[in-house]
Amino acid sequence: MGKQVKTVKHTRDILPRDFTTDTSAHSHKFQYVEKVAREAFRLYGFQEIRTPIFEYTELFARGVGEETDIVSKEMYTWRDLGANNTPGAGDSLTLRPENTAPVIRAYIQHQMWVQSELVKLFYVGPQFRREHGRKGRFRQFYQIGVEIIGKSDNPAIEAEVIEMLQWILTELKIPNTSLLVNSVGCPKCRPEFNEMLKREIAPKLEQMCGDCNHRYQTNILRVLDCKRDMEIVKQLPSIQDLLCVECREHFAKFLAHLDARKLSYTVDPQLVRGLDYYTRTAFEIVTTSENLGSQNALLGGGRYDGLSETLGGPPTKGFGFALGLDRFVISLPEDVPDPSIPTAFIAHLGEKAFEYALLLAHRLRQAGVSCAMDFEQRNLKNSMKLADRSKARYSIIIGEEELNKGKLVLRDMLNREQKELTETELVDFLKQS
RNA sequence: GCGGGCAUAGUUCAGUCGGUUAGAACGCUUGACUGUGGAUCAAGAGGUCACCGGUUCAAGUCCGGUUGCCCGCCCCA
Repeated sequence: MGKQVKTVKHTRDILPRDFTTDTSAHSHKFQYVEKVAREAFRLYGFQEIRTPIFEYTELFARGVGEETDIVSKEMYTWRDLGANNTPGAGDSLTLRPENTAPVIRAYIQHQMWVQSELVKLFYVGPQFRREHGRKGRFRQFYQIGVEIIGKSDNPAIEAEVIEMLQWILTELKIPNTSLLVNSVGCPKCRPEFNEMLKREIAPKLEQMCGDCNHRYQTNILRVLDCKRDMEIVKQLPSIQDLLCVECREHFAKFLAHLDARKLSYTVDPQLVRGLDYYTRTAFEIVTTSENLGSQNALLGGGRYDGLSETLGGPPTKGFGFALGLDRFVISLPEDVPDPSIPTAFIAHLGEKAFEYALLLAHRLRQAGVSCAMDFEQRNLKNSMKLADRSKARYSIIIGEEELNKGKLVLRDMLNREQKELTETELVDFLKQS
């Protein structure tokens, strides 16, 4: 083999189980999480939106914030062809690094508020950030998310979303998770808090890390989740103590709604969100299992009441979350359903049986029964080996004997019981199973 | 972007002090068993020892560089 072209650095293939031992890259697990999530969205009344994977760069610059790391150094951005197909002379475009801004853009562009006071949308798809390598981080990664956009900022909306997430976690049997909640204030009280932070931090700045010094200038709130200066951060005032009356009430109601649903949580005053658009309620669900290392946040979200205005839309309330599919899959138990496992495997012996098997496969599939077979002439032993490996519950044996008798042998691979059936009986039986 | 580690079969890894034709396990193909899977045994296929250069009579092994991957920091989901 010559020099091979491989996946781009920090990207990967999500593969069928047979082709990799890396269980966190098995495509059926991604499928399963998506299936469960879609079922949750059906129960809770969300509709799907699919936005383009690239947008005008301006959308993210305005929506996510110029000073965030995502926008300042992690976006895949290029110039479109300009007039006369001139390279580099066109608009600045960007592969989406997150999906909230595009959804709000769509909300505004299609004036969704006209049709509905409260729009509940979900999305599933790849996002792109120029990551630099660490466990569970990929330049193309997958997110499932939800946005509730409209007139209401009722905290019951927030609690309901978290209830739904709990349903998903339970359904997926993801153990050892905990819910962290906080309020990051609003445009009314956060500036005050930021000022207070600045005053408190200023004298300590010299003892703090370079990043914190940078954040001091650009996004002071983020100093709170610095992992290096934890000792200093602990001494800082809590945003919980400085919320305005409205924010305080909102947060109290949110917690009451959680209590009413018997959802347990931890208030973490250090929890802030990395993106500029968040206001009031912020939350994360983290795993306490070891296998994610420091990538312990399975999902995060919060309220973003000002985002629509920032993007040129009407005053609108918004709340949502995004979950990292790649991380979810790591936390998944091993035995998730794999739809690629066929119901039956057809073992055929001899040329005539092969011809028959092809038609039988066709008729089984027409009847909605998944089946597999191979196209080589093998002895029965090797065919059964393939049947075994396919993990099919049943195998169907066709040879000269069966063709002469007009009956097929159906073998239950679990208890090794066999019976002879006509084709009609066999198809009916497999249809029911 | 910064720091550390690693790179040998499809996979996980041995490979001593630099020394003949590079090994094991698992997996794969086939057979023992002519029509019955998971067990056992046997045989077989499968390698540019990441790449480029250097040292040497001799390099998978030592040195330098490159690339890739992993782990941490940062950031985020």
